Amino acid sequence: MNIQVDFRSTVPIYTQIVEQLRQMIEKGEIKVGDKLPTVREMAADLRVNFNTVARAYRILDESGLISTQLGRGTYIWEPPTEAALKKLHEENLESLTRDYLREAKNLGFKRQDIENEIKTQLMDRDREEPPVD
Amino acid sequence: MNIQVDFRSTVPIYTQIVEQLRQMIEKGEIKVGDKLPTVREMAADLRVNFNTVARAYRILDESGLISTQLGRGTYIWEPPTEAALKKLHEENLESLTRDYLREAKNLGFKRQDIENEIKTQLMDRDREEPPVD
DNA sequence: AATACAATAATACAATGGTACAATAATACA
DNA sequence: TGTATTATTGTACCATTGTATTATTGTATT
Repeated sequence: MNIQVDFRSTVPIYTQIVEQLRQMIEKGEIKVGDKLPTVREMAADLRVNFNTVARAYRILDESGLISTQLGRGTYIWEPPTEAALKKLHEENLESLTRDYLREAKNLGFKRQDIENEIKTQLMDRDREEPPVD
Repeated sequence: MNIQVDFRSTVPIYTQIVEQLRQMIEKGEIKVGDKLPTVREMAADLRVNFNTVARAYRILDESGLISTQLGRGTYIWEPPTEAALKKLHEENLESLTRDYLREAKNLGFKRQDIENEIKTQLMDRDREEPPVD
């Protein structure tokens, strides 16, 4: 279940778990029917309280990606529909971006700083990989 | 945790705490993995506000000596290596952005996707904290 | 005296942990 | 097979922890 948490990050642990599971699902590393570790198992693995894992599971449950069942465990739910996959994909970018902005803000950078840096680096990237159009 | 503060000193209390903790770490009186008192515990000890202790902890955190973790506590961390210190200092907007863009690209997102998402989230943030102009 | 600024305090808040609990599964035994 | 018992699982609630924001205090400068 190779999940890594960074205790020093400003990104909450439960968010780190959610994001990594989302990506694993999108990449197909975990499939429909698979059983996830119990909240206590994963918590022991990551050295966190099991409530923290439970919170991550609940968030994924609420978005319909997994199914947590009292007394039974947690499972990957139905094969994500095309629409669900698309949404999952979008959510991955959303949370990645949110984390990025969070860190940047934490370092004291302002909106304009960020916009400029993004523009600059995206231009650099275009040299290697020009826009398709 | 024998820390002494001199309220009459012109040296700010948070600085006194930082300096004494630095020395204790250097002398090996507290070791990697050790848990420091909570900000409230030490504050009660020293008869100061816990924000003052929190400020000291934050400074030590930023210099890589300890790790303060919301909801978990504060721990002595690995003495930062040369490389770690370098990374700590280069943890600027440029490298943060580079990491972010690499991840996004790795997840299959295109330039335009990223620009849009950044714009969207920065706009969301503006509702709370409007641009200065 | 007035003002500005840094240090400290007060308060509200979000993340994580601790504990008790209810639902389900697993096991033992008749 | 059926049922009682125990273990395991996620849930709910609240305490604890550090963080963020704002107000207050003290001190220096003019």
